[in-house]
Amino acid sequence: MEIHQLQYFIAVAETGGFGRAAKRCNVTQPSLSQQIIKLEGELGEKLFDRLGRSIALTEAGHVLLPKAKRILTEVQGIRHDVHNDIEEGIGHLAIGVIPTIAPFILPETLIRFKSRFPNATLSITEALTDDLIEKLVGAEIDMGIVSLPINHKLITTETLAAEPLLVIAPDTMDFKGMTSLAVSDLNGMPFIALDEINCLGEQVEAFCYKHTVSPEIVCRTSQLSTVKRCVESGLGISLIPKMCAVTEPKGKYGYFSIADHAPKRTIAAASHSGRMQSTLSKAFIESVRGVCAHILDQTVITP
Amino acid sequence: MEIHQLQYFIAVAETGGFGRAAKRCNVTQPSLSQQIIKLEGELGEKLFDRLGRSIALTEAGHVLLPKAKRILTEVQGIRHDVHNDIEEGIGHLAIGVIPTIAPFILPETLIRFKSRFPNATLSITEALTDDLIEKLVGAEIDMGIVSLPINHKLITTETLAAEPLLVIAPDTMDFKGMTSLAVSDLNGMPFIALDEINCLGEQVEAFCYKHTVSPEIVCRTSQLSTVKRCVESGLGISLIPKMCAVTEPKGKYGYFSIADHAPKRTIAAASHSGRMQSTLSKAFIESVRGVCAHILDQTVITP
DNA sequence: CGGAATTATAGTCAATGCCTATCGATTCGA
DNA sequence: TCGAATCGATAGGCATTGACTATAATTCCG
Repeated sequence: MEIHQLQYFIAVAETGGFGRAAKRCNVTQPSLSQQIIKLEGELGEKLFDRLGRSIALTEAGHVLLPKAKRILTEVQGIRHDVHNDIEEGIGHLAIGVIPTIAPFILPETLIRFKSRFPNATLSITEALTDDLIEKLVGAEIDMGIVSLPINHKLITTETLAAEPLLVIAPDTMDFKGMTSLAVSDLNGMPFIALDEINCLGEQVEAFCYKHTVSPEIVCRTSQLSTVKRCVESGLGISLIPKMCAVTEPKGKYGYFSIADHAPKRTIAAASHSGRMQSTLSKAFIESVRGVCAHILDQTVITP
Repeated sequence: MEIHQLQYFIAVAETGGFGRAAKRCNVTQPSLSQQIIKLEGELGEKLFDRLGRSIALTEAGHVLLPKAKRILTEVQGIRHDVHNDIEEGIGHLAIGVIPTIAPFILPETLIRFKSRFPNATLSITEALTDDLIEKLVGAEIDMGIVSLPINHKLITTETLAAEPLLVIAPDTMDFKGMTSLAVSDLNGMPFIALDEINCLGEQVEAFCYKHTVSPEIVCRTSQLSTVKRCVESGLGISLIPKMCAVTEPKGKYGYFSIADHAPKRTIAAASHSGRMQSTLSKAFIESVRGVCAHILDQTVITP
């Protein structure tokens, strides 16, 4: 059974004749006749009673007609639907975000995205960079919000923001009154380190190594919020991303930038290089970019 | 867009690979690849991201998949539906019945038919024989319940019952006590005639002519029920079909059969000889046959 | 009965779907 | 890191089939 056969059948039923139907379908009458005969053969039922001058639907024809029309309508609709649904943002998007970004940008990003694409569904995965890369490669998620660098031949990245890392120090320490520090000021300071399974942990480590400063690590935690609690209780200082400083209520600590070699991380969208970015993907990226810009525009440096 | 292309598309989406899909569809992988490429070209969108080992649906693919599945399901269902719907009596039947039969058999027939085919819809037309023939030829109705003979090259008939015509005479007349009459008894009797536009009117006329009896026509009416009223009021006698005698409450008149040359009419189903009889048609015919047999089995002759 | 209209049949042709063979790319294990 | 394996794309030949022209057969109408 082929689509054009159903088309011919409907034309015959509606025009009441093979010849007229053939004209409507832009084929010759014998071609159309053959296809109708073929369709009848396949269904095992005659579809029309060929009366002399006109034709009449048989019982089987009466059954087939509405079904055939329905199918044709749906087939006709597919071409448009494929484009329209995409334009109208109907679809699903699976996103992954690393833990040192997720809590700070997701709330605002989801609000923006949902208001722009109310018909889209989202699923969010929070996982470490390596996990996200694996899921990206396996097409389990469509996009990851990560921190550069990402080195994987199948992954392409698009930079979304450059984010400063700020020194966070308890009020009890004597940075008070300073607005910026030098890298060397970190030397020997008690330091709350983020676990190295987080890329941010690695990056801070690398930063210190590069600038040959050796803070004294007094604690390792796995979450940024824990880092903050530790700092707040006076255990030591740390380096945290600016978005973490901005989006949480201020406690008993101050933020300071490093003047001479400002540390930063680069936030990027990572995706499978072999996969097309969907409209929703691109829109989500722009949402994140906007949220990052908005958040990072704020100032939190202790006066 | 062709049905087999949608089939291939679904197979690829579900098996996660062109090769596996080809195996499932019993074609070679290149054939399937080409059809997918063709479908993508027609839709103007790629449907799959070809990653090295596996494939992933694109946005367009995600949109298409449920629609394609739906269409395939419907197409698959057509073959069965065409047969099942017929067997299950889903459909429509347009029936025509002549006025001298309709009121006596329709109520019971409709009850029987509807209980057997609750999902069928019926439309009933009551019209004179010539009208019915015209409608049959024009395929406006599927079947007519008429009285023979029917002479039209495009119409075939199937006899359903032979029905006696009975003499109906008012109680005030002196047939009382007789159970059967001779044809000659009609001679000169006051007679209520049915209008000749009804075939029954013609038939009665023909009967009288054939047996050279000449009742005196005192009245012409267009309906059998009027004939009865006239007889009841003592205007004269008449000849009416047995079913008319059976199915209405008895009044102030008696029924008598003619012994020597019993008049009768033949009830038949008429249909277009070029059209297949639908299951519903055949079933309706059997219903009528049963109802006729049941009605004509009763006895109404005045004792 | 003849002419117009309608469908079916016959024969040819071209399009197209399918096949085999092969290539190119990627993945995975040794 | 290199070969074997897997997978999709490409190329070319073949066969199916849908479409066309011409024509026959039938019906309908004047």
